Formats: sequence, C-alpha cells, structure tokens
Amino acid sequence: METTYTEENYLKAIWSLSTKSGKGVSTNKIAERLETKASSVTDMIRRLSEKGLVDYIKYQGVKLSDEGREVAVRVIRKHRLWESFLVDKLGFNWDEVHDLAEQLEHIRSTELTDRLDSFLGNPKFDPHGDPIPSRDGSFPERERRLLQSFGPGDEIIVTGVSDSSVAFLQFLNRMKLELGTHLRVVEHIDFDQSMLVQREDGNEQLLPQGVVSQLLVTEKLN
Amino acid sequence: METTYTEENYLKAIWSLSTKSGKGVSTNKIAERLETKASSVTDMIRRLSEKGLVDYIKYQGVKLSDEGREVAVRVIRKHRLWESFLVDKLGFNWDEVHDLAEQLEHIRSTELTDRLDSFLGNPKFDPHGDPIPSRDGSFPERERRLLQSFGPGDEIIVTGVSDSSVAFLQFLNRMKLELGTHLRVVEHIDFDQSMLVQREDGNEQLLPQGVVSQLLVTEKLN
DNA sequence: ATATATTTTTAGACTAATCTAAAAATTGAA
DNA sequence: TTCAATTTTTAGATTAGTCTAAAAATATAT
Repeated sequence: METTYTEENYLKAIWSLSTKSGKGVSTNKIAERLETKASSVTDMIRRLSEKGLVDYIKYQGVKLSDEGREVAVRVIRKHRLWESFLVDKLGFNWDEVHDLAEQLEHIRSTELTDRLDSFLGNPKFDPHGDPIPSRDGSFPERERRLLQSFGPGDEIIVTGVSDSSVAFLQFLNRMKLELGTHLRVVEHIDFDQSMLVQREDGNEQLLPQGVVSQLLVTEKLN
Repeated sequence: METTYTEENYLKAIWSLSTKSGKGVSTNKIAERLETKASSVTDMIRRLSEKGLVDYIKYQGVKLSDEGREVAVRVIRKHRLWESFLVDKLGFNWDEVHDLAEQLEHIRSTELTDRLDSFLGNPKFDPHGDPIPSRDGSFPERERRLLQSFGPGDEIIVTGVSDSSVAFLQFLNRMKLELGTHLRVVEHIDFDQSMLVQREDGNEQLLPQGVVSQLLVTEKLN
C-alpha cells in the first residue's frame, strides 16, 4: 500500500486523537490538529476510507483500520527514532527537534529505519519520554507510579488511572487531563495534599488530592 | 525563495547536465534524466524561469541562474552528506545509498545540514568520491581523470565514477573495485579498448571498455 | 536548398490536495 | 419537542505536477 506524506499525516493525527472509548475521531478535531479546514478533512477521510486505511461513517467520525494503524505506528516509530538521533547524536535540544522529525518521519526505507534503530542502541523512549514502537509495532511497557510519589521539578506523562470510575474519568476530562498529557511538578500543597503542576503551554494548574492519589504517571527519561 | 522537491530535482538535473561549454541544457536531456516527458519539462522550466532560478530561451535550452545554482549546490551538499552518513555511520554499502539520499536531500534545515557535517567530521568527499560542497557552496579540489587517459606503469587510486547508475555501481562491486582501490596500469588492449591492470595483491585484472571509459581516478604521486 | 526527421512547445485533460460558500445532518437548549 | 446553533458534508474552484496528441521550430541529409 503506497501512502503519500499527507495521508501519513492524517493517519498519525487520527491515531493520536483516538481514545480507548472506541468513539470515532471528529472531523473538526482532525482539522484543528492539522491546521486545515473541515471540508479538506472530509475529502481526505473519504480517500483513506476507499484505500481501507480507516473505517468511516458519515457524521460519525473516523477510526483507524488495522492496516491504517500499522501505517501510523510505522510513521511514529520513524518520528521518534529520528528525534532520538537529532538529540543524542547531533546535539539538538529536545524542544527543537519536532519539526525536523516531521520531515524525516516520511523517509521510506525499512532498512534505514532498522539500521538507525540499532545505531542509536535500540532506544525504548524518545527524548520527550514517548515510547518508540518496535519493528513489529509493539510499544514498550513503562513503569507507572501514582502522581503523588513525584516531587518538584519531576517531568511526567499521564499514562493511566487507578480509579476508572466514569465520574473520575469525566472529572479528568474536565481538567483537560488525558493519556499522554505532559506535566512538570511545581509543588506539593501539604495542607490538603493537592499538587501544583505546569502544563506544556506553560500554564500552571492545581490538581486536587483525588487526582494526585489516583493518577498513574510515567517519569520522563531525558 | 521556497522551492518544492520537484523543483529541486529539476535544478539538480540541470546542474549535473550542464557543461563548461556554456550551452543550455536541452529539454529532452532533462526529460531522460528525470524519467519524465519533454512536455512536462517545458512546463517546469517555465515555472523555474518565472521564479528566476533559470535562464531560458525557447528552443535554446536552459541554464541555471546564480540563485538556481545556489539551490542546486545546497541540495547536492545535503545529498552527499547523507550518503556519507549512511555509509560511515549506518554501515550501508556505497552502492546502496543513492535512492535514500535522493529522499534525504530534500530535508529543509541548514542547522541540521551543518550539524550533520560536523558530526561526520566535515568530510571533503562522499562515498562515491564526489566532492562535498562546503556551507558557502565551494567545492574542494581534486584532480581526477578517466582511467582511459593513463598508460602502462601509471599508478592510480579509484576516486569516482562518471556513470553512477545502480547497474554500474553493482558491476564495480562485482569487479571488487571501490573508492580507494589502488591499481597499476599494465597495458591497453587496443582492439576492444579494455585495459589490463594490476592490483595491490599482485593479481592482474582485465577491465572492460565500459569501466575504463567511466572510472574516475587520481594519480598516485610517490 | 528543400524536404524530412527530430526536438520542443502548446493545448487540453487528469490527479492530489486544498480552499470557500452553501447545504445537510446532528446536537442541544428552552 | 422543536428550533437554533454547531458540525459535517457537498459543490465547485484552484494549484502543482503530470500526461497525450498535435503544432511549431530547428536540425539534417541528399
């Protein structure tokens, strides 16, 4: 299956906007992510659907097919390996490499990807702490601990919840916390066990005790 | 000046088809090189001309403008640096890297190119023996001539090929000829323009006309 | 020098990806 | 539940790059 750069970018966007809930990803969400228009997204989704890369029902959003997911994960593997290369070998800072990796991730060669992987020493996580899929598409496991066990300065990624009640999940949603959200701990507030954290956009947010004691996170390995 | 991948490929083709004679490069030659049709070439030349990247007179062929040459040389610099990376760091053979470098040469980032350059130790020549332009676009010197211009007793080093088709490179590989191979000319075989040479291990080898007329070598000055 | 062959350009059409504007479907609030 | 707001899709146009077929220009051979 031949895929264009653009198709790969759509598949990647759908992958990262997908949730375990099983709901389709909405046209507008994809448009926003890719900085394009909803009408363009509809067109592209139709093309991807004809190629069997996504399952699509009009007005109901879109999901990746098995084949579409494979393509997306292969692109993500390349993206994260190139980011590792740029930081570990060329000395870029981890916050400078995203746009470059967006270009490099479309280079077509399994052989190159695999050689790059071993040149880098088969890293399991990229410079942002995100897991690098292996050749067969499987993601490495990460050690997860409760948010409360971290302290000021620690950088973490939300990777799960120990209480999966609907109410808790909805509350997380309201707090704009989801899987993959990156946070930096600013401080513990001792008197009520809440925690001040900083988001990627620089804004600070206060997380109540209920969240701090239930949220599973993974430490970012820089 | 923003250039597309396709424009860059045209500029590169025009660069490599240009001769010192100062004549314009013909539409058909470009079409053949890029495996496209003459009509497509005419269209693209017109676009490049409007952008000021080439000088073009209908029916008289095309020449690179100063700005077009700069773009072409920057792409060539990237191509050759990536080839060096693939061979020196990832362990590819020098006859396997061309198609990959054709993709990598379009990655847009002067910063990346310069960091790659220093990561590789600022190489002057790529794995095919071709000179790598420096950041400012200047080529390193090295006097190379075709093997056929040498005579009995001359000692030379293989430093490049004037035909870098995959078939030719693979043939050289089969003949155990690679960059840096040292040879001594034994004799010209006049009737079919082949050449008898002696290798460092003392063995003699007959090189067919196709090799003798395409292999670039540098004289060994002892 | 003139007819023929070759090269180059033009005309018109196609595809991928995009856009704007408007229509259709869905969602949500009174 | 019904009507307004929002989301999504459709219709039609645009751009880059390509093609085929035919016309125009140039080169070549007798």
